[in-house]
Amino acid sequence: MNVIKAPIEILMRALLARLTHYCEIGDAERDALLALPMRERTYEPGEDVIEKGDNPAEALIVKSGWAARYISLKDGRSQILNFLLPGDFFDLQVFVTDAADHSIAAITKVTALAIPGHAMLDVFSQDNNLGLALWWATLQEEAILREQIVRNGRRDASERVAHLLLELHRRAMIIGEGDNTEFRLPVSQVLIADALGLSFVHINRVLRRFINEGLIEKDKDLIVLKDRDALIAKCDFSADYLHLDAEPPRYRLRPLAIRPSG
Amino acid sequence: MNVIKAPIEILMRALLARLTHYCEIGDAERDALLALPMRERTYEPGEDVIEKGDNPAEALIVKSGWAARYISLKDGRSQILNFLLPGDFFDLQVFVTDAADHSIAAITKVTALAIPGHAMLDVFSQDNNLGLALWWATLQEEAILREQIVRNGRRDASERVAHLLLELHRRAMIIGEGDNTEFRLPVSQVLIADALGLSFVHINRVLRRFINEGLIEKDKDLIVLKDRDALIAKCDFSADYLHLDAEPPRYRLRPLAIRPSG
DNA sequence: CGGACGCTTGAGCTAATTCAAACTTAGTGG
DNA sequence: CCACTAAGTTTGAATTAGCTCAAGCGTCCG
Repeated sequence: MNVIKAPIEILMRALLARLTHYCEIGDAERDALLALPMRERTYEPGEDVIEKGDNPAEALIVKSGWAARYISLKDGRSQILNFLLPGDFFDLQVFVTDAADHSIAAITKVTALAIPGHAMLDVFSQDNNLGLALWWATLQEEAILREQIVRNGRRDASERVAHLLLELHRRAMIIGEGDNTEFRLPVSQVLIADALGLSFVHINRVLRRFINEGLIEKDKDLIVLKDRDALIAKCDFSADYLHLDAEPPRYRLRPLAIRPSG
Repeated sequence: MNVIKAPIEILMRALLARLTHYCEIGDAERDALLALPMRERTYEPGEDVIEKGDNPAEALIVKSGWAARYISLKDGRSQILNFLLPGDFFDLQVFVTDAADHSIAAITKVTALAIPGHAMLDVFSQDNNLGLALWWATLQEEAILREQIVRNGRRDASERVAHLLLELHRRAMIIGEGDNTEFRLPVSQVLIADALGLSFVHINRVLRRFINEGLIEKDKDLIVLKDRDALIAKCDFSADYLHLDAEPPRYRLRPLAIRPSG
């Protein structure tokens, strides 16, 4: 079918960069990853990529655009768990869990690379380094979820907004979108409210106050952090939980080669 | 040097039961697990098992007692991320992350089995089935964190209390503590408040109202769910996210035996 | 041009908070 | 065995952060 070639390299670089961050990736691992069958998928703004209950057969990696993991309650209330930016994995857990326990929606137009689950799992389970790297990526995602719990549980509205802006700014910078003081936030105030467990009216008031106080500037989806230090002080932000620093992995596995039988 | 023998079997049964839940565990896997060096550790109520910033060299598995993962803010506010019950893993992520980004405290007296990180990682990385099982356990934990985000973000106080009671009741039952209508909840109202992002005064009022309405009864740490259906209806509880049903894993890996070299 | 969507602001309301005090229980030591 | 303390629970009163409702905007797009 239309298995693509050219864009793979581009995205693969991001994937490799991310995995290399966690573990040693040698030529063998690289080749195995590059040999994975992939196809590109696109989603329109608002479209559900994964719906709760789905049983997708593919893992997805965001190539461009923003998406959101979310859970809806029966009465229409909904909570965003996490935003997904380019380079983030979409549902690795589909391999081991039978049905998705949450949904994922495209916020902007999203392009993603889809890798068949069995192929991906084969590669990762046959190579311990890749398996470990994948496990690490999962744990890192968990750390972001933990921080979301604290943010929404024990911080007031302006602390929450400041903290989220700083997180997203940092994550945008890492993937080369935005610079030291500004980034594009293609997320409506309704969605920010759903992420922070507040009403969109209140999000608006907080943002307006930040603007009036000279902390930020806003033009369309461009956010300028005019006084980043003040924002950081306001919510005691620390980027530690994003685990972005290139630290050597704690344990290195010996390379796979010959394994004793039995 | 006081490597223990007798209690291992007891706890190992819980560990095996949990892992078997996710993947096929054969004799080889079982033997590898049983051969792990372990020692028992105990912690007093209120004692920190892991402090943020620690760099522990051991993985821990709760044998008895309750503990809590939590994060504290500078000004003293603190948020409980998740409760840990017997059979739960303590910090698997220590293997791949350098410093713990959150703390764990014993709520009751806790006994745990400690397994050196390198030994555990060796076993799990040498056996793909165990590795997959461990990964699955991690993903399951993530699902509980996600539900915690929704609970605290988009539910009101009584929904939160009802939902948490139902979750903990279910988790207690799974490990053989408590029955269909009652369980022991050795957790003060202050801690419930820290888990649900509310004030302890308000937790008290909600619980009192539940008692007055005949939904629950309380005697010391014994909670009786007198009208479980009403509680479930109140918060639209579904235990799906706990992923407790013994479903077959989505993908089975071929057993490890001889592996081609190079 | 009209309609959909998102942003903004005001007014009134309420769920949950803070502060304060009393009370209950378990544990400790004389 | 009782006094004393510490920790947890309970309740009331006053306060407030954030909500809902409602209306008016601007902007984009077919």
